[in-house]
Amino acid sequence: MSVHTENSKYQHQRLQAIRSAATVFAEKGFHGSSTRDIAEHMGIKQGSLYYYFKSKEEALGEVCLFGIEDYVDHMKVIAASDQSFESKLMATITSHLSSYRERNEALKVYNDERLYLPEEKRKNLKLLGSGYRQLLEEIFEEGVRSGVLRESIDCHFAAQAVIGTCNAWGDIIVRDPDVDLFDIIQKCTDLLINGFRERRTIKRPNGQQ
Amino acid sequence: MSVHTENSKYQHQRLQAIRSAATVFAEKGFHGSSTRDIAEHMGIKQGSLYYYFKSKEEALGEVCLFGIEDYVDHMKVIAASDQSFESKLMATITSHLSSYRERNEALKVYNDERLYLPEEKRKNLKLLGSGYRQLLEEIFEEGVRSGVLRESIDCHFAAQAVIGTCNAWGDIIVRDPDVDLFDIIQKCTDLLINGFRERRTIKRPNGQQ
DNA sequence: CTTTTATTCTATAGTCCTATAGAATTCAGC
DNA sequence: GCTGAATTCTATAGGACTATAGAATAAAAG
Repeated sequence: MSVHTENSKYQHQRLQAIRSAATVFAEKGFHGSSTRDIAEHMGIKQGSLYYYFKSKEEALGEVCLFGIEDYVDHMKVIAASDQSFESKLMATITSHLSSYRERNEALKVYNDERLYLPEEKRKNLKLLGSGYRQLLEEIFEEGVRSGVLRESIDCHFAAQAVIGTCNAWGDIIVRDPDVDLFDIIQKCTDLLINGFRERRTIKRPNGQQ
Repeated sequence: MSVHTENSKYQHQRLQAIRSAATVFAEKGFHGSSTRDIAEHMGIKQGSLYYYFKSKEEALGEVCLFGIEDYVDHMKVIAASDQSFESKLMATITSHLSSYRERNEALKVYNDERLYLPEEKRKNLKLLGSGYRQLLEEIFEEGVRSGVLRESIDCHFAAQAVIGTCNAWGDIIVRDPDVDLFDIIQKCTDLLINGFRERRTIKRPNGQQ
């Protein structure tokens, strides 16, 4: 029985294993990937993987967790800040889409494969995920209260729509590394706030509100 | 070698097999489903499936095709009609989301599992899919020309956004049969056209344009 | 250098899966 | 009811995959 202190080789290698699993799962799906694939990607033999994971399923759990923990944390910071609604929305979208660029495969795996986890683990992840949605929903509610958003909007729908839109673009971003992230962020924010319709804007010399 | 005329039992059973495959694939993914699962769902034995499919992969191909052919056709009708931009957009969203309700699993399978098809078949499906996007893009271009939409919008982005949003909701719709479809359709259309922002609308007594 | 501990490897048991071959059964037309 | 065709079944070859056990190597400690 090892001790596995903070910065042991074990911890480092385990992280490598998680990243390899993320890459392989993202490409072939959980059931489509073999433990041999993962080990090969990491440069060790199939059997050796089990030094780091009790099972293939545990690997999936770790990948999913790795995929969202940071971006949920980031959302907490955004929600707690005192920026305007617009800034918060943009920050959310930026954070969400950037996650796809950086942690890349893991977040995609969380979205697409978490349903293959056993009830228990899925529930824990769901808590994180719906915490995220909850915070976003509150940002919208605040936006309505402050008068920036229409009274009539359904904040639950709105939060879901933002998340859905980001995930849809995330898929595209993960597949195509040449997409201009900043451009997508701008356009998504603009779409969600302003929609596509042409209209005369009322110029208010003194930006009231 | 059988002849398999139009309405033979063979055709009927083959369709059942496709539907069963769709259901099972949608739930467990392509690699997560066994041919035994599919056969069981259909009420026959595992080996008998191969009377209707050359391989499991062929089954996936048929499911994917089944999943989109109708809704691509429907898009052609919408694009060719002479309704207003708003109506066309709403019709598109309605058609897209309704597909998820009706053909249910097959469209989801197309979205999530088609990448496991061999190059060749995937290319054919891609043609259909990007035909869909193309038509939608043209609807947006027309909307810009007619002045309903802002000059500044990127029609490629817009079409992608609509499809992405619909697919995101599609996932929710497939999982939860209690969602109010009509409500989602309304809200999606409203979001895409108007965005979330509050604003003074300029009432024009004579609806110019 | 020797002993202990950590990491990786080899080999394999046991399970499940796809696809096929050929037997059994059902069906349609006469 | 008989006959050939269509449909389904049983049985299985052959391959792949997960997880484990125990050997081999590398690293650390003394």
